Amino acid sequence: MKELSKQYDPQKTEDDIYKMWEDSGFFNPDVCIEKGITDADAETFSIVLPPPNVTGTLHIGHAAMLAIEDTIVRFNRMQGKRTLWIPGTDHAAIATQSKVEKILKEEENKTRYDLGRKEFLKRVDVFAQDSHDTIVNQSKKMGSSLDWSREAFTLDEKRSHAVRTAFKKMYDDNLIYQGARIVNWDPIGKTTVSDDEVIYKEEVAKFYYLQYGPFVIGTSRPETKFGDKYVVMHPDDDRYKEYKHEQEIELEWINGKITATVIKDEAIDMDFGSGVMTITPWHDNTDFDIATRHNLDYEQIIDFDGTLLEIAGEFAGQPITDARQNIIDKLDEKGLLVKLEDDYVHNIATAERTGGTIEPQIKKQWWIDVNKEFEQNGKKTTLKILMQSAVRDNLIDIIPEQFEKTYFHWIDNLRDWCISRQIWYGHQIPVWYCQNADENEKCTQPIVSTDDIISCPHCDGEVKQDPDTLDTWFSSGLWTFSTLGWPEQTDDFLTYHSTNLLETGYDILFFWVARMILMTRYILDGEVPFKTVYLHGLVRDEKGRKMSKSIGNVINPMDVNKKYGTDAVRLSLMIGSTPGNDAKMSEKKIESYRNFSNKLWNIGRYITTQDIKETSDVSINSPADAWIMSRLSQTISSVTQHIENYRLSQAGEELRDFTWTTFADWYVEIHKIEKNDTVLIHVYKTLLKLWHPFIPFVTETIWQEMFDEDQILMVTKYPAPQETSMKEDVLNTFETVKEIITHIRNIRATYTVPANSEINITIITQDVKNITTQENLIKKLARVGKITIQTEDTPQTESASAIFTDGKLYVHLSGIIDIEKEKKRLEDDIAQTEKYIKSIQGRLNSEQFTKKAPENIVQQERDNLIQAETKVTESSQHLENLTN
RNA sequence: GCACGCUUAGCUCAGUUGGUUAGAGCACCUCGUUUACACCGAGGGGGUCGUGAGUUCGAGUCUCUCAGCGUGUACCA
Repeated sequence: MKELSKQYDPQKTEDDIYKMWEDSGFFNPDVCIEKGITDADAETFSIVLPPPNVTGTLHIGHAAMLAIEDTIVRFNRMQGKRTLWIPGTDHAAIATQSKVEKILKEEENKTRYDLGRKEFLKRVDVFAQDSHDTIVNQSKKMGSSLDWSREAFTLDEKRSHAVRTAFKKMYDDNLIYQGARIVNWDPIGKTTVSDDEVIYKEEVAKFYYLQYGPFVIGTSRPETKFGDKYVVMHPDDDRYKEYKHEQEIELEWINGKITATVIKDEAIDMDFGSGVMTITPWHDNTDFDIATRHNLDYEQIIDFDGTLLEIAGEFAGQPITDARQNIIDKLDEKGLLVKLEDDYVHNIATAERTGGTIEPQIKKQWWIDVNKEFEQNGKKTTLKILMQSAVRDNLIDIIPEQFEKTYFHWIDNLRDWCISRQIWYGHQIPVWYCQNADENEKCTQPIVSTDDIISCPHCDGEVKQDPDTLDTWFSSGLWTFSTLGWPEQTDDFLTYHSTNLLETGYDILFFWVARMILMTRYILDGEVPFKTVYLHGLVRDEKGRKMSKSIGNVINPMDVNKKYGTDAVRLSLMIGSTPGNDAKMSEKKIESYRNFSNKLWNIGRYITTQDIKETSDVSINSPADAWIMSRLSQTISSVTQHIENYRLSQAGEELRDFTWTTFADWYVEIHKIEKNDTVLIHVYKTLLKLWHPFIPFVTETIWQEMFDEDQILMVTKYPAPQETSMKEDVLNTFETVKEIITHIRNIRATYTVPANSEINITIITQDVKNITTQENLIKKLARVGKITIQTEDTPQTESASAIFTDGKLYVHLSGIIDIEKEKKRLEDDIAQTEKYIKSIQGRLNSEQFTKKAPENIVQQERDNLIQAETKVTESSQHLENLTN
């Protein structure tokens, strides 16, 4: 066995280790089968990487995602499953485009219009490629065992084909339609955004009460009021009984006299303001609905660039912010301003990406109809129903469960999905319009096609493609199967779909997860994209704030990887955080896991300095051996179960506990006396395998440097629990001896005042056979040279001894005990135990308990009682001995 | 407003279907520093599990109330 170097230096080895894995080809399940690592007919485990946006670099949240997924993937691969983890990146249409636009503005003071569509897209491609390369490199640094040979991009050729195929299928089924409706218009990005891309921010604004003929209306947006010629009130509102539905009223308004029409509608809240409002159907959803119900006129007031249109008369061309005050000034002059409140708190809608204030507008867009009935597998259904039933019928489990409720709540309020965007970067909508539509009736229909259309199929005339692009989530929605080659029925697609798991942040449950379910169930005839959704939380700073550049609290994963090692970072992101909950991250936490990697390394170092021969045999010679083997077996089965149920934190914690406090602190110490090399090596090798999914670098490094194995650790078989043949009472003996040792050490460490008294510690054991071994052990571990243990054959020394009689082990200590402190400890201990005894007795005396509680619980309590009583008796005996 | 969470040791959090005297890491205190490891070892203190009630033989765990915090979502002119 080769000796390990003094310290583990992750920076020196990580890149080489990753390269070795990559060169081995084992990230690719086909290679695993070819090389006999995996059986061809093995169960599959497939998962897609949520493709990071090509907008720059990875952040700590990505690092967490990669760590969690890699751990699960490595675990499954080692379990012998045919395991596939597909990498990729997302073109992230609007996010990427606005990033490039920003750079363009800063560096060249140009807009995308200055460059033109073609040239601009070239720039975006260069930027995206650059980001992509960074992201791939960073993913490798994290140790991700992704199958790079299958890498995909949401905007590459294959995915484009999938997108067009999906679009055409939906269009042909009338699930995609074109319609003029209210959209969320972002005047900065000059595009529509979906409901989910709108962020509401609280704002304090002015609220105006205006005289509108005989009514007083309230508004916070006077600039929209020009076109208001309908005044609406609740049909049951007695205050306005005298006014009839569709009654016309002449009144003085901003730019002179107008004729207003009274409308009665139940959407009006009688208690809000004056209970009367005027409506602006072009720029408000509720108003639009009212107008649609009563078949009223619409008129656009605000232009798409955020300035007022001709209808505003003298205010035309002014931006909203200026116009608002000017209009109020004029209304005030005319005596129409009744009252002004300046502490009106409301939410304003802003665009997620650009920060622009959303202006609702009516615009012709492409929509996906979520409520339209269609037939699937002989049953009538809708997209909404497909989304609901996937989770309701347990085709998909969401972890943690509470998000299932959130999911249903979202679907209940779901409206049609606006999928067209007025931006350039993305999948251009696969629809062409014939330029001769006016002349030829046949040519008025849009042409939807999966291939580019060069000329009109009816008249051979010129065609133009719809200039809009698709919402980025349209292509992401196809991700689980577009990455596997769909619409072609490839081997990959047939083998690996549905995928087993989707692991992603809860913040994109609606954006992405829900859309994937919608798309997959529709396109693949009810099939689900994945069987389990695991939602992780956000990674926050140590104070619980979001990490942001402006606060300066960003932890860059690459920096800390370099400083503490990738494994430490991975562990700190996985242990101590549970699905769905945000995790706080700090360098201190990473540091503590760096210490752990070092511990694992040093156990190996101890082994390599011991002149041990490598062997695969395991011989159990002592209770200590049996004990560690049995504890190992317990740990394996528990850890395996935890990982299978995606409780990674729990699994990691138990492994750490076993490694540190059981194996390193006890068994390795014991080995210094007993020298059973076979068990030591077996446990250590097993631990390396158990740890490998979590901390692949340090484990593989140790494996490579220490041992002379044929197989790399990454593809070794995951350990299975093993029954030990040792009897339970032998194991108990060891636990007992362990307790004695702890107790002796405790006394020595805690009590320092010299006294010439003796103390007896009585421990009950059932097995005396291995006492000689334990004698040395206690001696060594107590690290008190003077202590010896006396059995029937060994003589007593002058300062300390232990004696076995009547199945009891008496340990005598002398010379180092503070009697007063020891007395107090015993007294406290007795008092506490007596209290405990009382509570058990109370329970056992109650008939309800003995009758209704299960038998094993009752028996357990009886045992507890006996144990506690024994403890009191013995402690009292010690106390008496001390007092005399 | 509606929905969903969270509240357990000084801090960060575990606690699977209700069942021994509620756990870990960090921090703190004491002692130790020994050829695997000071990126160390041994030990200790510290919690009426947010409040109040209920169900139960038994509640950190289930139900309800209230309070504080957070997230999502809707919105009113």
